Amino acid sequence: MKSLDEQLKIIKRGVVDIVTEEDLIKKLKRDRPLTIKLGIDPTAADIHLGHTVPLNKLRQFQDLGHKVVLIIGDYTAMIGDPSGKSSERPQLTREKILENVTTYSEQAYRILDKNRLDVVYNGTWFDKLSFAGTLKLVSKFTLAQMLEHDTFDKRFKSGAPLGLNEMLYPVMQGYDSVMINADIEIGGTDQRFNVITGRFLQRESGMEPQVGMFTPILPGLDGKNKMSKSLGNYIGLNDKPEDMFGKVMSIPDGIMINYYELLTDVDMAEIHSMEEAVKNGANPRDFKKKLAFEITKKYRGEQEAKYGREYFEKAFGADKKIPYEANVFKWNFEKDEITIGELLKAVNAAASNSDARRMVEQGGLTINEIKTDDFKRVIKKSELPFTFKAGKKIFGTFQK
RNA sequence: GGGGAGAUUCCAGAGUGGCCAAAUGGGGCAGACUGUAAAUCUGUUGGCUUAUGCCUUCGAUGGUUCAAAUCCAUCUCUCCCCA
Repeated sequence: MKSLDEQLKIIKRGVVDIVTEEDLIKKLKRDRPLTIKLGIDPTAADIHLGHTVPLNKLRQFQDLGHKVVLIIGDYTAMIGDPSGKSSERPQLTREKILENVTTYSEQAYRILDKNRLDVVYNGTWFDKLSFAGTLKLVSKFTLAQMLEHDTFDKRFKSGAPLGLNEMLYPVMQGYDSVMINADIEIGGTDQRFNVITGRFLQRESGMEPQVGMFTPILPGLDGKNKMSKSLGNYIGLNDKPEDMFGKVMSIPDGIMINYYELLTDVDMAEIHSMEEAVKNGANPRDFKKKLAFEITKKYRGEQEAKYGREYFEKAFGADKKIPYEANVFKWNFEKDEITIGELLKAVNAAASNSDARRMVEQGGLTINEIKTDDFKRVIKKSELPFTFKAGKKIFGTFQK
């Protein structure tokens, strides 16, 4: 095992808060493998980079010789974590949840070391918890205590709905920690309340409380909101390499360093020197390219990352040569001529004819490199093959 | 159990009988400028092969009216106050 200082240096990278650092050091000093917990809500099947932040942290713990327990919250997912949510969330069926888990784990294993990993469903214990047991558990808490959770407090004060089941969420998550005797729980900063509830419950059960380690919430492509599927500002692990690369390139400069720290293994010293360089006038674009490459490589492999880079440079680089051939579409229409509306809908550039019309009339469409702003134009099958570009990002070629 | 307030387009939020497909802001999309960055500016933002046209939409259903997001009835949901 590495020395305490070495461990701390690795562990603390990208972590914004530790509750408490003294407790952490105390545990590490014992020089035996710790149990690190991460709870997963299998509410969405696909993982995006935002999810990888705590997963990366887990991996670091694994590499240091600690044991990771991934808790699949099949029960908690039936409620849905209310943290940061301004309204109630739809409840998922149990089947849907189990279905999500499969897809989820496939992706999570790209980050975690399967050999040092336990995966447990919290249904394992919640299935057995009787109503009497539940009452006993719940009786440890008061309403005032729950209202310390900012999300609850805000909802309560603003008059938004606040379900009793939602208030049970942190309690359940805390109970998970008791059941697996967690030493450390990893989570985003939005997990603070839930993790601290775990500490409380462990203490109540006569256990040594877990340490909470909080990773920042990763901003999405817009640079403002947290990365999430519902906001559409995410980079998915299953995104095509060219998309992954391109999406990274489109993040605001301001969050680039952030991404480096949280999403790559690039040495902190190097990251800081890049930060310096940018301050002194270097073009952030070049560092962003490296970032895009690192990230794509991590999840898609080196070959794919190279492809993503090439694609990007062709499409948006200095001597722009849009790689129309990279996106090939077949003439799958039942007829020999189609309207522009049909074309744009077929390639997902427009949601409706009206939408398509707007785009065309505003000069967003190019066919065979020629701007086409006549919405009434008809495209004949005999014109194949032809290239098109709709807006900045959607382009391709139609072939027979 | 009693009393009160409210539900509007992706979101926030105006609108209280016709001028309402519905102000304004945000977000989205397109264009200019660029580094697929930021900032800024312009246009656009329910659907329909653009139409001084039609259709769908202001929680749901039914009604009044030449005309309803707006009035009435019932219902559903939410919040507040009292118990």
